[in-house]
Amino acid sequence: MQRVTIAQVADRAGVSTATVSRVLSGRGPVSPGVQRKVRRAAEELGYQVNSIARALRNSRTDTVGMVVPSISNPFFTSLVESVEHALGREGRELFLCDARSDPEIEARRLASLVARNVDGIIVSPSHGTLSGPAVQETADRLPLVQLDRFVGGTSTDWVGVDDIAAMRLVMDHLHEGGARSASFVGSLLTNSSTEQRHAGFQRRAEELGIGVAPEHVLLGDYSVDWGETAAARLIEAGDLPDAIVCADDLIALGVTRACRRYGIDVPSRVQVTGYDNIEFARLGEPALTTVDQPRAQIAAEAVRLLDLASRTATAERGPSAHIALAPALVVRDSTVSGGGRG
Amino acid sequence: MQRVTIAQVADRAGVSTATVSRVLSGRGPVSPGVQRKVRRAAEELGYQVNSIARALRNSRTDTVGMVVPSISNPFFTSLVESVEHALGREGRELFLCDARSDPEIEARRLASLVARNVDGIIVSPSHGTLSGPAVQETADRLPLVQLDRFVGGTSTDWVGVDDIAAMRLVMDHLHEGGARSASFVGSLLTNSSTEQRHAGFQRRAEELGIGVAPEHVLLGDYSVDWGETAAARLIEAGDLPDAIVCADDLIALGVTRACRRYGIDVPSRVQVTGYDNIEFARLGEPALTTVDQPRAQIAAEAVRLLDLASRTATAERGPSAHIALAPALVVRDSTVSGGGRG
DNA sequence: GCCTCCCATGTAATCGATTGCAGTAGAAGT
DNA sequence: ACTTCTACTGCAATCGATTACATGGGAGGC
Repeated sequence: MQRVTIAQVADRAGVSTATVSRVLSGRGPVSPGVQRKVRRAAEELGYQVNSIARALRNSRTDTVGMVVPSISNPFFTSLVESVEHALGREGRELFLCDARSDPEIEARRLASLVARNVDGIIVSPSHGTLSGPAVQETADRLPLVQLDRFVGGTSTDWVGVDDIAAMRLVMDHLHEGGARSASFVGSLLTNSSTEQRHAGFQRRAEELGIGVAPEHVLLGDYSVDWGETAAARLIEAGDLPDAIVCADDLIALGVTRACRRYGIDVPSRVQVTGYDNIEFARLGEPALTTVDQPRAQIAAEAVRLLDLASRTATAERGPSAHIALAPALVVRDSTVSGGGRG
Repeated sequence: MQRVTIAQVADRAGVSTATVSRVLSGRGPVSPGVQRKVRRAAEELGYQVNSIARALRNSRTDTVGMVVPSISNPFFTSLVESVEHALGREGRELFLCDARSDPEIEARRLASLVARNVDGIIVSPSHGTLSGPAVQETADRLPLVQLDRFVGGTSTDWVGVDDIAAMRLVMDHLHEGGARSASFVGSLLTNSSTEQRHAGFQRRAEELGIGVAPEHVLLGDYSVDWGETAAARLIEAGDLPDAIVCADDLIALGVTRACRRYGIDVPSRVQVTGYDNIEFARLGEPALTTVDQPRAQIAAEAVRLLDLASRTATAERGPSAHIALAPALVVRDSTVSGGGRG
């Protein structure tokens, strides 16, 4: 049950540990005969490198840490999948952490990742301001890229989509579908996603002359339950707007569910939009019109930035990259398309 | 940017590295004055342990590895959440790996976890037979618990629910609701979950006199798409049974979606059941009747078994534990309850 | 036949934290 | 005052892999 070490392989092959290392890592000149002997010995003993020892020596772990607000949110799990895919087959592993939308837990996770010597960190900060110190402190110690969300007061690389542009697409589409008044349902404005989306919503609504009553901006959290609650509130208040714009798909699913419960037809009575295009968005009743984020591309960029940063000393780095990719509108059945009934 | 080491702290505090280590780990007697000096020095330098070095020395990483077939399946992500929770606040971290339902990728992940010296592994094997060698080999090297699914030809601990009992609950409920014929939609019989659930289904159907035509057993994979395809096939064939029993909720969601598309009413024309009770099960139209697995308990047992195994030498261990917890039926709107219309 | 040069291999230092053993000083006992 | 603890503290080995440097031997050149 003892783990096999390089020394045992060396013994068996009748060579030194240095030679074994050279053979197994493919570095350094070793005669073919010795190579064969070493490989045989390693094979027979079932040798596997101890990557802890290797990591200590090389100060590289071939490990990337990722911290997301919640892995039960399908959007984030799909991002995780994309990142894993982007890391490729080069033997790099992903250390996944769930911050439970709590900046304190998040800070602990980040510290733990630093202690574990990950080569880089990809984080989607839970909170728009409270996540700041921990993220910045971590970024000072090793390569870090913020994904999707970002936190104020930090200067790190960031990759995500242009939320403002996305909201322009959404609002234009709703307007075309005849919406003249709208409501916004999001989480509290404590993270950049909701913040940006809300800002984009307000701006374009104004430009298009779509009315937004102050009491029609409802902020809770990213969950189906909150969407349901918020929609019920709107419906029971009696002045349902023409459209309900949601900050993510979970909320939108809750909204359409409430509408179904109250017998409010979507989209003829009220149009509803989501954001993220999670798998379940198309399964809703009706299927959700939503904003699709180019996850694969986002993930690829994030990994690229991380690699870039690893190659450069922390101190030597120039200004941080801020990459906003273009989102796409996915039109389904929860909005009025084409003719525009209104 | 250099990481602060224990030696630097020792220098600054004017003591030896041994003393610093003793202070910081709280082991060994150190005079109060020195303690204060060391703590101050560590604080000022922003010292953080290098857990790689610590792991090498202690051959413990305070890390648990977890391998699941797919993290985009909400059931597995909720299991992951439960395990993370069960690991508690003791500074233990979870190394999460997605096997993409591919035994080969799974084997690579397991090997990588072993190389990374995790203290234990929790795995839900992707394949009922092909996953065997890798799982067994890994279990020979370190503590391993199989979760939910298990693989034949291995002797490791396992925790999950009693699928046979669960299916008994499902079938009894459907029978009470008037079902006299039923269909089973699952994944290929290449993993224990489907296998067991199918077996339980067949057995109880027979006992209750519920008819199951051979062509009404449809096997594909765990996805909404497959559920939709399978249901469409049943509907178009023209002899829809009284009930469709699905091996998981994703499939069931696909089935109800197809029914909606074809104008088949659930549950009056056909009853539908899922399995797992994922969050979206209650959001379906209609909300799904399904089997709830006691995840928190499953996770807690798994962690307990792992801890137990760590305390015992691999060779010294007795027979492996096989813990089947009791599942519960969650009745919602996709089945006929109470009176039993028929 | 002798001297270079280079290829193959070994020796030992290194990464950073932990810990068994040894040594020291001060207190307590007689 | 001398012994005997004991409470601290330091030295150095250790975990396993990597690698700079040292070494040895054979090939080729003169």
